[in-house]
Amino acid sequence: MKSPADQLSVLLRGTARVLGESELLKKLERGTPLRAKLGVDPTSPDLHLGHSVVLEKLRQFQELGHQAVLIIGDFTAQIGDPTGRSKTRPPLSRDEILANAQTYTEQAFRILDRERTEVVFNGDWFNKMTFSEVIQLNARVTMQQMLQREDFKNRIANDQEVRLHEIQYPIVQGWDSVVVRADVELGGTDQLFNILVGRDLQKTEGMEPQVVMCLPILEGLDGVQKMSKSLHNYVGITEAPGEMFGKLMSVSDELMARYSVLLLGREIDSAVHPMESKKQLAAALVTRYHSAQEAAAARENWEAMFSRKDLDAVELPEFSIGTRRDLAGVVAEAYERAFSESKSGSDVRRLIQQGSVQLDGEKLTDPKAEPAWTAGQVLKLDKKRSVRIA
RNA sequence: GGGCAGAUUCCAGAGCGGUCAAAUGGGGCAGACUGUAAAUCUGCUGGUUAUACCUUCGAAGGUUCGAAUCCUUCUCUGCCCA
Repeated sequence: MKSPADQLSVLLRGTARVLGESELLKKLERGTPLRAKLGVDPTSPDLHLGHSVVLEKLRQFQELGHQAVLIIGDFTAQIGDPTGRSKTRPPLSRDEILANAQTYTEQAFRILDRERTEVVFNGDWFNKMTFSEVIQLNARVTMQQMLQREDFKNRIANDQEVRLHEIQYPIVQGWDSVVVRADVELGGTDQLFNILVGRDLQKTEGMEPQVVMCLPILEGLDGVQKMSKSLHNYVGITEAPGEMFGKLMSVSDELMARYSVLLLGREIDSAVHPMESKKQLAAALVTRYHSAQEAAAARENWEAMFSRKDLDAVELPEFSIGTRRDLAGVVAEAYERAFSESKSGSDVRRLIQQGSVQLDGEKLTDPKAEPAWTAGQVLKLDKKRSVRIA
């Protein structure tokens, strides 16, 4: 068992902001396992690298012998976290929430230690509250406190709506901390306000307030907005090795440096060529979520495809010509069947006319053409996707 | 409850009777260049059985040869007053 001071330095590593550092040390010195809370909104089922930053930190707590408390916000999801939103979130149905929660926890255990994780649903206590209890809860917080939130302030300044249920969100999340007797709450830096409300509520309940631990927000593949499923800029932790490798390779050099620090905890070596660094980053992450062998294979495949452009050596999805034999039809079906992407006829026409489609290296620009399809030909759909004709 | 403003294609935001599938910017996609990087340049960005047709401008009706644009009602939002 590490000394409290050593534990503290491990736990502080990589955090963006910690409020109550000395309190944390005191808690550690007591020697009893801490209860580290993480609240998750089961609004989308798949976990991605953005979630992994805070989950990895939670695992560090576990490795040091502490207890993780994972709160599934089945109740809060019905409200919708207003954080960072300029618009009200659409609420989710009960069934969607439960299904999401299921996959969410399964995926979270790829990172967390199941044995040291307590999973609770906050609907368990909120659904039992009476209206008068709700009112009393609300009485503990002032309007002014809630309106200090940056996003609410902005919306008000821009004459956009803020609904009352959204103002309840931080209170509800904060109450979770009281219920689970959290010693520390983890979250992204955007959760600072919400976590602080939990701290205040614990104080009003006469509890020792939780320590606030904020982790940096991971940018998505675009390098600008935060990684999120709805923005389609994410790398899911369950994605196939090839997908994961490829997505990471498409990232900008600046973002690569961020990812390396936030996900691997190490700086990029500036003596190494950026592309090589990026390959190493991609391989390290594929190794983390799959295996070293699969990482090596993903790298080899990627190099064959994009560096050597040796498509014969690459594993490509097989595609057998369906009923349509014209180029537009074949391309549309290839997207659909090999990549589960539906493209409209107009989209396909555009792609073809703009020179995106190649057959064995020959550009084809006539959507109506009917090439003599033969097995083994490589049909390139766009820069990143090709299929082999079966 | 009263007064005012507003709801436009992914987003922001023009349009205010025909020349509107709708300016411009952002985003996205594709091409060139490249390291599947950045930057830059170019094109595209509702749909289709595609030199035409169909469905779109909060909803439903109406006026008109013709409506995103005018009228009526409704729904929603913001601001001000109470």
